Amino acid sequence: MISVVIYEDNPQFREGLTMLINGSDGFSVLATYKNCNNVAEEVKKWSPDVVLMDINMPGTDGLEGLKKIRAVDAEVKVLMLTVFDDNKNVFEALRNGANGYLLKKTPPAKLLEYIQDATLGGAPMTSSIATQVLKMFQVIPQTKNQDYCLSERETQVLQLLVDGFSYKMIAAELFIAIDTVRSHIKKIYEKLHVNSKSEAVAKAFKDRLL
Amino acid sequence: MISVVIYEDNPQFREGLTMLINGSDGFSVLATYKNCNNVAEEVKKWSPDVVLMDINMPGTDGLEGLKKIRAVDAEVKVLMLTVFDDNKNVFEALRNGANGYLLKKTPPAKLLEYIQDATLGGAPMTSSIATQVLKMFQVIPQTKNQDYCLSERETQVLQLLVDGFSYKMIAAELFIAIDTVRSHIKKIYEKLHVNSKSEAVAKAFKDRLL
DNA sequence: GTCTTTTTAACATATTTATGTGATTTTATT
DNA sequence: AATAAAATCACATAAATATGTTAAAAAGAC
Repeated sequence: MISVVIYEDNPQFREGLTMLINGSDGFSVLATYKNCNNVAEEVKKWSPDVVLMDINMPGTDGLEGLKKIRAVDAEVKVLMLTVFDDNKNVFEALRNGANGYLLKKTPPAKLLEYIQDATLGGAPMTSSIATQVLKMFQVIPQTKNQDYCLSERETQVLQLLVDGFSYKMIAAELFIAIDTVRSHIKKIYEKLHVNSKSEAVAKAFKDRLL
Repeated sequence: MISVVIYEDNPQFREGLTMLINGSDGFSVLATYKNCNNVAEEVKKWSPDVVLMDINMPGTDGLEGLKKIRAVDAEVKVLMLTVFDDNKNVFEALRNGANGYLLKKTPPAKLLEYIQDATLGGAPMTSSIATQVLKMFQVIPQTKNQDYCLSERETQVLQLLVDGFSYKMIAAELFIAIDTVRSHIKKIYEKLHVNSKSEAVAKAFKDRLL
């Protein structure tokens, strides 16, 4: 038996969900709430398998609710419900440990399937949400891995610069003379086309050199 | 009619897939290949709606194949097939514009559903893959947005430092005296708990201050 | 064995940066 | 009006950095 707690401010949708779930074999609604104001205690009290959490609610909204749940319980499966696939909310919800993200227009049969999926360790999401997630992947980590052909030693020195070491400290760290450090750094600047320490550091981050 | 081209080195699985898809109403296999060596020309030639692409193949593997496809065609839907949900491959495939990621053990009915889903703009993935994707979200972008309470001007100065400006250049840029720049930077260092320009720059990147 | 690159190092010097100590003016907040 | 925070500027000085020139081992490639 899969136990569910529902957070949803719209009474009709809340009732509809409850009837659907309670009317299905193997599913049971333990409680429903119209806001997340006391979500931490409520989830602790009922220990449901799955929480259905509306995103848009007056008072504490679904995202805040999710955070509060995760602060006290890392195990319970939380499925976010939303009308629109709002990019920012999707991202934030997934970042904060939501187990899935469903549009409210999901057909009832699918919804039950998704709930079950979540209890089995899956991460159900409607395909439009999944599409958004993929887009985030494509945008975020551009591997513009330009290669400046830094030698091993140069890479090492650059790493220390990034870590905030002064020339003197680098020399001590690598057991070489400070003038040697200068030599390396001069070469690094040439290769990176910069002429100051902070530019080199910035470039190391921007171009993910380390 | 949804047209499909298959890349799969295992003859049995290739045949099985072909029969399944050809035997289903509204689906048709245009061609099958056992490696990706000429994937660019082949995809151009057939212009399929969907490409089913095995990840592990001798010669050009599926990931390389995907890149080659995306180099010439941004529209065709590419679904990756794999035996295991290998974290690294999933990430790389999604980064390179895969439209979905399926385990080979996906039941036939689901597979057809997923193919259709892809043509409709969805991003089908088996739930175990989706779970991995969620985990990536939770790990990667820690918004450790510690707030160091930099003032507006300080933020501005820090930005210029990150952009490689010297004190003199900052003064010119902001129409203030170089001693004022010093003042601001001194304050910035206090707030960030650093004591050099490059440390400040590094911290700006690490903590996403700008 | 020669050539190239890398790593090492020294010396010199102009510029930049870091740090300290004040102080005045603006801008918000109460 | 009083207070606090932010922004402005000045003077001084030690330390660090950037730049140039030069050169000798060491390691790898051909």
